[in-house]
Amino acid sequence: MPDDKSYTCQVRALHEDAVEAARSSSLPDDEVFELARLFKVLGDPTRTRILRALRSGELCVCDVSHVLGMSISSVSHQLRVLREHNLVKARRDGKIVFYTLADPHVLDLHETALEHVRE
Amino acid sequence: MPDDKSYTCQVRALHEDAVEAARSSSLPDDEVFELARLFKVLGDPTRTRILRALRSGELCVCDVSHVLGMSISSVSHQLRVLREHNLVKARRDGKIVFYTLADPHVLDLHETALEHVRE
DNA sequence: TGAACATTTGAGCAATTGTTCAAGTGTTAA
DNA sequence: TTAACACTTGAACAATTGCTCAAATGTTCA
Repeated sequence: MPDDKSYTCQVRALHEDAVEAARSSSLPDDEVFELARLFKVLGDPTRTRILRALRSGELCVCDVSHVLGMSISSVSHQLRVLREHNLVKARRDGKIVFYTLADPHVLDLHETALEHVRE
Repeated sequence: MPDDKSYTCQVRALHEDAVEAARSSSLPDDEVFELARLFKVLGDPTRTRILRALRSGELCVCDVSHVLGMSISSVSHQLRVLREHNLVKARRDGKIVFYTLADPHVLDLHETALEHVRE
């Protein structure tokens, strides 16, 4: 953040009160990052479809790959992302690994977002 | 999607019923993409902070740049992204462009997500 | 008209992302 | 032990992202 003239506006066109109001009601940095991080994970069509698929119950990696029509490998990669962000849980039964939603509550975000998307 | 052996699971380890259930309850493609697109826009810390800042009322680009401590240019770039996705509205008053939330309802997503983030 | 200034825009760049391919792991059963 | 197979992982790659810098717009006012 350079501090020269080009960086920001020059005169009193800046609205001190509004800036102060915005500043004082802002979220802590770590919450901003967590928030953005969660939305970022949700912001991919493949991961969206995986979460939707898991709504109806647990599926193995192979099942998910069939539902999505995508390779086992790419599904597994995305399941890992979802797992690392605690959106899904894995359970192994023999050779097969079953995935479930870690917290179905997260899909409330889908509902609210769908309302917005559908106008 | 190659159809050879390596692509997918081989035998009946696949759970037909579960796959069918997941398939039949899945969202239309366009809704999946709209959903992911919305979350993707929300999934950046800078944009998150801009939306939070606008909660307290309209701000000009320069105000936002001060609140965030970022360059006018990068703020303007991000405001454009938010504008293109109809999350904020711009109104020009002389030299100054004021931004507001296009639909404060979208911030319901922040509330729900914050609950999840805060455990 | 020309200077000042808030904002936008485009090019350029490093960093991140999502996929594929190939190799690796872990489990079962012959 | 070995083969089969569900799944994971790492490297490689193109595509996308968010920033900076510099130049361009649009508006006001002398």
